[in-house]
Amino acid sequence: MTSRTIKVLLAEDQSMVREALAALLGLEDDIEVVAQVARGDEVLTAARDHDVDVALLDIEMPGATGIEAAAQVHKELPTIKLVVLTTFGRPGYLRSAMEAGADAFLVKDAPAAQLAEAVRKVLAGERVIDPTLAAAALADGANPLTDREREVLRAAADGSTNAELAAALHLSQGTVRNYLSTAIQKLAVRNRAEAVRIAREKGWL
Amino acid sequence: MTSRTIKVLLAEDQSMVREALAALLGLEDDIEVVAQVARGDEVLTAARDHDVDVALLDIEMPGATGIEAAAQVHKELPTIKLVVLTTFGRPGYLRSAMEAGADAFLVKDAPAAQLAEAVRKVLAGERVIDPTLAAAALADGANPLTDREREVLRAAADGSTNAELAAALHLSQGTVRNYLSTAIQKLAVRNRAEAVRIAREKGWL
DNA sequence: ACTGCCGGATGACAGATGTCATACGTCGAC
DNA sequence: GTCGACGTATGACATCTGTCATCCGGCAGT
Repeated sequence: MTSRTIKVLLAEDQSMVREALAALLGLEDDIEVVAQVARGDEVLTAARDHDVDVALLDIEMPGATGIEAAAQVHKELPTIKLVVLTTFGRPGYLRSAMEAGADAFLVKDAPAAQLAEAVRKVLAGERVIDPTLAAAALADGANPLTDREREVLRAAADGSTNAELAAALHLSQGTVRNYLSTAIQKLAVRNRAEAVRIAREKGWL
Repeated sequence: MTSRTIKVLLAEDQSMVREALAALLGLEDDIEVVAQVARGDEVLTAARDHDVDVALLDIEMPGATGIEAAAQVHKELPTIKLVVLTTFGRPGYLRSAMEAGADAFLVKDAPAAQLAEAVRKVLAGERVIDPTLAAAALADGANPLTDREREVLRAAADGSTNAELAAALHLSQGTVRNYLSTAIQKLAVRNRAEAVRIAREKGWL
């Protein structure tokens, strides 16, 4: 397997970016993009159908996030190496990606050369992560929110009122307020809007 | 000028995406990327220094938005054709881009082939806009918010409290609430969080 | 000169939100 | 088998937010 080309699956929802990344990887002699998908929930089947060495997964995708897709592939096809790619350098994303079995974590504002580099490195068994981001992830610690707090906060993110949240989540209004209150305190902020913002920034939402 | 290659300036903050787009355009025989910048406020000088035919501008950039950059270039170097590229198909963005003198407006989830197409078309004097988005822009009408309302809403977007907004904008708390109240009514929503969300979606923020 | 809109402000009021104490059942850890 | 964490709920309370009426000065249009 020394001289075979590396077969890459590319998952990214924005066509223009996806095809541009494919063009970029296509410039490398030892890399071949054998499949492209635009949705997280198409990654697993594409991976099964195409004898893939490395899957390159964007996080923000419809259907399923790249992290969810990574977890699926890691479970079913553990020999496939996983590179997670994202616009947002959120510490919590890095943590979840690693827990999902990712071998590399790249942010899109890193130099393009790192992409092909990462593909080669993960195939050689190395792990590739941004040291700055790794430090931030460790400094932040784990997500302090419970499942329910996170759900409520996520639902509250669009500006829904307590009554709407209660109805949507089958909870009492008081309970909704309790969850939001504890989330607000855990994140050390003053209202739900700030809580949403901070949780998003950290990648905890 | 029939057979000369088209000289393109590429402005996009995410290195990986920028270089990938450059690779994509580089595959076209008649197109050459002669300059790349990562900030909106570097577009004008780069355009002056490089004898550019077409500038390809992402909207979301540090320093200045692609729309602001487009306006600057349109004013100083009106012969340069302007293609505005964005992740978000927000009707208000299209409107502002057109007002800034843009010749084409593309969203990043359009097929990659449209990029080179658009470059050629604008150079031929055509305008390129997504018809769906154009319809949405016309249906939405113009931004109904006044300058002040927009400023206050933008400042409120991070979850700041009325007191903080008042201090930051040198207004009384009551005035802040009045502006937010009128914004909320104009956008036909129920609270500031929804107002922020809707204004963002429309590209009015 | 008048009208209307904008920026700015006040005060009063109703309703939404955030806090706190308290309670109960379930479940996993020790 | 007890303890702690979690999910869920209630009631009371203080504060924040959103609405409304009303006011003022400036400035653009007619």
